[in-house]
Amino acid sequence: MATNKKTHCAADLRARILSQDIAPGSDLDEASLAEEYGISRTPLREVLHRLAGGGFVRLEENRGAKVESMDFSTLRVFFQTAPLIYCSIARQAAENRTGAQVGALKAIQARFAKAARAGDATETALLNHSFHEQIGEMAQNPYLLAGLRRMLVDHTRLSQTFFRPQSEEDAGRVRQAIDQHEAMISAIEAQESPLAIDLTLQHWDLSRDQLEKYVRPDPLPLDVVPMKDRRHAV
Amino acid sequence: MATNKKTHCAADLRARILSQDIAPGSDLDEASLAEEYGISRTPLREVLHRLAGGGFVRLEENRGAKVESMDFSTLRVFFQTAPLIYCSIARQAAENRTGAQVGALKAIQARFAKAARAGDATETALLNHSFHEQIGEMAQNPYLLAGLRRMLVDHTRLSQTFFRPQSEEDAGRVRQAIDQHEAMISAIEAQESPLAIDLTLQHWDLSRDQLEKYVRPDPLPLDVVPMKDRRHAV
DNA sequence: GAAATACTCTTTGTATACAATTTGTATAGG
DNA sequence: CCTATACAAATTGTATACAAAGAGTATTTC
Repeated sequence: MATNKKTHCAADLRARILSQDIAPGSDLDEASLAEEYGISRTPLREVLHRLAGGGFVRLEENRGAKVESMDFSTLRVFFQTAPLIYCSIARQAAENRTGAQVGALKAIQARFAKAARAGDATETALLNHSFHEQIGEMAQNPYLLAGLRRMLVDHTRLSQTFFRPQSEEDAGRVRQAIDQHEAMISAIEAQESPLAIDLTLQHWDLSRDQLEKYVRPDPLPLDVVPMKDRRHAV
Repeated sequence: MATNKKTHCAADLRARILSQDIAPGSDLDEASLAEEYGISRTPLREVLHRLAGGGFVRLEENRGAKVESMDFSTLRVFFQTAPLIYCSIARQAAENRTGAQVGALKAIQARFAKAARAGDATETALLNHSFHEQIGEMAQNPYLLAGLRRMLVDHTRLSQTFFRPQSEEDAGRVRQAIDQHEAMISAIEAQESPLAIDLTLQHWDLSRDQLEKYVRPDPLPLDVVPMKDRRHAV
């Protein structure tokens, strides 16, 4: 159906932005995107407006849509605000969740764990996004949810490397994240909000440490060319 | 210009929703609105999508746009979340504000005070909205700002009666709100965040008391017909 | 008389053509 | 050689016509 193509377009663009397949700050050309998704420019523009509403892209008068950028000040505020929003959401999710919502959360977690164990980094990051967005919906707080959604856009984009472990140590951290999700589900299901907050903080600490490594990676080795090869240098 | 008409349309619809000139839950007809604002349906739909992104309206597939409703559960969450968001915003506004932003805030406050003293309730409520949104921008925190914006949509709609005082006592409260704004500006300008938070809480307490009266007004008098007329009743 | 179905009318969704704005480029002048 | 201006190309914004979906109404059938 026509609507199906539009929905697919919106979902796909969202996924491509979250996975940094389309880089922050990129220009989005209406004509080429419309052709790519097999729809005309009119519905494509409506998709772009929807994405703008969700904080994925920024629309500028007469100069099209750009993927929302992540500059240095954004990052600072991100680290500053994340604990407040995540914990407030966790508390209310534990207080207000319905049974059906817990079921949905478990379903997402199952797919998340499977993708993580299969090593599908992109899919894992997107399902991690869904997991936390679902907790956001369980809080039943539209005001905090709006902030959480903005936060998850940046968090998911930043966490790409987290789910693409380069060492056994990294892989261990991914497994730890899976376990923390399980614990969070239990706390929310049992409506133990203090525990849910505590687990959320632990989960954030794990994520934060990895994000900081991504933002401020180990410096390149100073001896670019190994010593033994140096005699060949000019 | 054509763009001007579109901008005016968006701003006017926003104002009409905030002032409850268009009631929560109302259906918005594309054709009639497009004609009313002298634009075609294409740009009007984009305006509706923008308003949807800001939490003003809700779009439903194949059944148009409705003004976001305010049910009972919304209200409960509103009172629960307002202090957290307002105070977090106030703190960061005091920490991060620029000089130009303080100037803009003072300009809004001048117009706000003038409208309030002139008794223009609708204009006062809209400028009160602008005042708090400006503080939100000064916090330079896009995550909290998204939540604040959602909150202000409901707050402004609820506070319509606050700025339409029915007694000298009510008028005094409006004057008190003006003074509190002035104090908040000073605290933010001086970057005294603890004071800004304290003043914000006081301002919220004033607003909350009035809102609660609006939500749960005094019950109608039990003796509907005055005693002396009762002998005429059936 | 009630229920189901088909039909019409209203409203929303999409495509395409056209207008307006911006951006890049070439040329003329200093 | 640099700058400014005019022109050309590309891209975004708008209007209109048409398609599709939903709601309401009338008619038919049991």
